[in-house]
Amino acid sequence: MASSDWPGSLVADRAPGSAGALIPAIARAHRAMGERLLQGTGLRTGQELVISLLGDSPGRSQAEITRWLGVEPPTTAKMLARMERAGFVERVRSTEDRRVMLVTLTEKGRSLHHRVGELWSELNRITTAGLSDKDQLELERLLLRVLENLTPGDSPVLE
Amino acid sequence: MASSDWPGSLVADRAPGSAGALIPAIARAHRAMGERLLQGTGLRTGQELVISLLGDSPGRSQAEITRWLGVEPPTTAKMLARMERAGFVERVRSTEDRRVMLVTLTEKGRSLHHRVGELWSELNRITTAGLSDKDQLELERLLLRVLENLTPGDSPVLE
DNA sequence: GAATAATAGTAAGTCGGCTAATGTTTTCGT
DNA sequence: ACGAAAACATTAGCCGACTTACTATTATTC
Repeated sequence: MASSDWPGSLVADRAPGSAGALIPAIARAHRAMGERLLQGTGLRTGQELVISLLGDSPGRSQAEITRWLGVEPPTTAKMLARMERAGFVERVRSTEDRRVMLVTLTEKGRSLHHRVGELWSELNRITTAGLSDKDQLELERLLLRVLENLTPGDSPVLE
Repeated sequence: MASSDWPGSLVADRAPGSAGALIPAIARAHRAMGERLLQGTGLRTGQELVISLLGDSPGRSQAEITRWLGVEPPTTAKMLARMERAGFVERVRSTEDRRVMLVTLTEKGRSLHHRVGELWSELNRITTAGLSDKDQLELERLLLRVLENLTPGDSPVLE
């Protein structure tokens, strides 16, 4: 009774094509699981991506980070401000182009790089647990298609 | 150049099992599309679910709505407070059990019920565009499994 | 070279979502 | 019956995300 009355209500009702109703639920669960795994690191969900990116290629501008995350500039600005306040990153104005803020990991941030990679793999493992390799590929294929469906205008003219 | 440098960065890197990286991206895109479709109604994403539920079965308590949405109580409380302020719902204290707040649609809210159903179908149509019926079922199956993977403890002991 | 456009970042305000803490009212167990 | 436990709702505060301004800088273009 407790396992199927939940977003099941949504799912059960509209028989075909109910995949859409699952998306917000999965997103919440995925975020919650990520948050759980990140406990102890001091990071919040989403920030681990910044650690990962800057760990691999330091000194990126906020604009680059923004594009890489696929979010809007204010989202990045706020997150980085918090991460700076928490001591994970440092931001310095570029001397070449005084509009840009170059972001680098602090020692504290750098020390989390490896752990973040592990946790990320762990999250992926949990997410796709019980799915065969074939299922995983199938899932990726379908999700990519869904993502394309939901981001019109993001695709350039050709290709 | 613009289509593959985006969460593609995440996807391309970690070859197998990268489905997890797609989830937040899809969730954002799905929400954005929903927001777009809801334009003109005055509703924000998530609120349409309340309209839909209360339209089908009026006079539910916030706790019921909370369980149905699958979120935490404060989320529901805040959302309903906004929806009440916007004139979509009304909340009255139950006389039978004075702890509960019974929520009903106002005329304004009720007038959106049908439209919300249409928009919801439309969103589902957009989301699964280009997928065969078989693919849609496959996607649902995989997503349900992922949801189960990500919500441990949500499942009772048996079944 | 000066006016204009494009780019980088910030500020303010809104919303969905969460946790933790609090207050009320029922319900339950002894 | 009475005190403890459970259930309903709210408040406060945080984070990620978005839109809509707005500032500062660099590029363009006439």
